[in-house]
Amino acid sequence: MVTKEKSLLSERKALRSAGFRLTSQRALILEIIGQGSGHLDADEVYRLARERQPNISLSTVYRNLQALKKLGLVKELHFDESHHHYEAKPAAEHHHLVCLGCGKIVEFGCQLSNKLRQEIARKKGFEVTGVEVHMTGYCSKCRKKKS
Amino acid sequence: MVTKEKSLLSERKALRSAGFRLTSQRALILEIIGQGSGHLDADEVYRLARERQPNISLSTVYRNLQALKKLGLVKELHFDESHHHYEAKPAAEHHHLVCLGCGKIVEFGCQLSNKLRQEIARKKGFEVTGVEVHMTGYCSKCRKKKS
DNA sequence: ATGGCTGCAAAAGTTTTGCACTTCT
DNA sequence: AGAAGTGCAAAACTTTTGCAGCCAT
Repeated sequence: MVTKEKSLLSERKALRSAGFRLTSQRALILEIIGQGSGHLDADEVYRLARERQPNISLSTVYRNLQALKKLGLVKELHFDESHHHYEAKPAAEHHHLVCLGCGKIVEFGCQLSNKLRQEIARKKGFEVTGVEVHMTGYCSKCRKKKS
Repeated sequence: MVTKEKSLLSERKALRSAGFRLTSQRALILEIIGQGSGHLDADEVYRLARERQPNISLSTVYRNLQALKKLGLVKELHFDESHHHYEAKPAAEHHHLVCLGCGKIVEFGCQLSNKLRQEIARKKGFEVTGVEVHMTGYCSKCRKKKS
């Protein structure tokens, strides 16, 4: 089975050096997460994957999301829902603002989060491995609708 | 059925003025969340509730957690797990730092989060209703174990 | 060749829902 | 009385796992 040879070179290297194999399914999932609109949940990844590889299984999607998460290539997000969302690990750290009206998700950078991370690490004696800032609210359109 | 008359006056008022009834089950759940060690998940609330009211149902726990959340008396937390946790809405806003080794949860205050909230609200045109900062890492004990 | 990976099916865990009955106001 | 809430059981949904065969290295 021939896999798209896109520019996933660095990801492939990361996979291999960690003893992971590069299967067509894994490459596909990585590509979907990478260029997807971001913030996909497992089922959305599954549906998109099936468009190109119709007999891929949902288990495989879950297993690979876990693997890629462990590898640090994918980030798992915990929004105000009963399932998880996933995005490609971004170059620049950013956080999320979710509109409770229309579900729109806006990303924002945050120079404060690193400062905060160091402060808390020192105060609490932790080695901090991750910071997630999650805001909820109403976007300008939804604010108008409400009033 | 007589309900414990503890000092839940303000909560009761909030309930009533929103058209909610104060049932013994609801009072019990509110009390458990209020004085519990914090960060309980639905099942833990259920188990604690059954110690005092053995035939309360899990559905009732879920329905009340949703109701109390809607009312703003209870906050739902989304840790790195496949289920939710709940805590009483605290007087002072605080956030959470979770140890990936032993699961310990440390709370921390954060004067920056209000500043950040205003900044993002202005930049993005949102009305921001909530901010959740969630850090993960390893506590001092678990750091020693690792090395 | 061999150990990781896959698909399938089944299980496990969490949360929601329909319904008849009860209880708060 | 009437509307909201409850318990029970079943359903819905998300995620994990066992296993036999497959495939990247």
